[in-house]
Amino acid sequence: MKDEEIYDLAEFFKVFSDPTRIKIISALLDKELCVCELAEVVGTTQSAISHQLRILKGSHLVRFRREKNCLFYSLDDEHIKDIFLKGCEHIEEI
Amino acid sequence: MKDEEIYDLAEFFKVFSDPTRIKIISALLDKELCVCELAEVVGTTQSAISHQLRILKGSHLVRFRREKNCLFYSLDDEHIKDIFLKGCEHIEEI
DNA sequence: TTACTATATGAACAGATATTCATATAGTGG
DNA sequence: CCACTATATGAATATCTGTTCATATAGTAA
Repeated sequence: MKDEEIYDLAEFFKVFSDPTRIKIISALLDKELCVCELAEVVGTTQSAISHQLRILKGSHLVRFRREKNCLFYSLDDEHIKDIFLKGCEHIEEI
Repeated sequence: MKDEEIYDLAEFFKVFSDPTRIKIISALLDKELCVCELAEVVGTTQSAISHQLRILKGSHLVRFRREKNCLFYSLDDEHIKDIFLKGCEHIEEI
C-alpha cells in the first residue's frame, strides 16, 4: 500500500470520526436537507454545520444543489451509506 | 439514532483516522504479527505501536494471542476488513 | 439598485491526539 | 531465584481539531 493511499484513507475515515458529522450523515441517510434544516436536526449553529459541510464536501461525502436561495445537501454515493451502516453493525455487536 | 450510538460510532471511526493505525490494520489484513514485527513493518517505535494497539484493542478492532513471550495481533472480525476495503474503494474512485 | 435571507469564511480559543522518552511490567529460560 | 526479552504505560510536548463569534458573500425578491 502506497504512503499516499495510507494518508488518504486515514483522512477519509477521519471525516466519520466526529459526532457532528455523524449526525449530519445520519440525517442525510434518507433525504436531502438544507443547511438550516441540518442545523436544527443536529442541534447546533449554522456556522458549525457549514464548517463541517465544507469538510464533508472536500472528502466527497456530500454534494448539494441549489433551489431558490437554499442549498440542499445529500450523500454523495452509496459507499458512504455502506460504510456508515457497517460501522453501525460493528458497534451493535459489541 | 440515539446520542450514545452517535458517539460510539464517531469513536469507532476515529480509530481508522490515523495513518499509523491504518498501517497497522493494513499489515494485519492477511496475517497476524507481533508487536516488534508491526513496529518494523509500520516503521515506527515499539512504544508508538503499543500505544496504538491499545486503542485498537479498546475498540475491538484487533485481538491477540500469546506465543512464548510474543503477542501476536490480528484483526478482530470481518467488519474491520470490510470497512477498510470499502474505504479503499471510495478513495480509488475520486 | 436595495434590503433580505441563506450560507460561507476567518480568527481565536479550548480541548483532544500522537509521538517521544523513560520506565515499569510480565513472561521465559536458565 | 535471576537475567533477559517483549510489551505496556505515564508524563510531557507539539500539533491538530471543532466550536464560537463576527463578518463576508451571494442569490433572491421587490
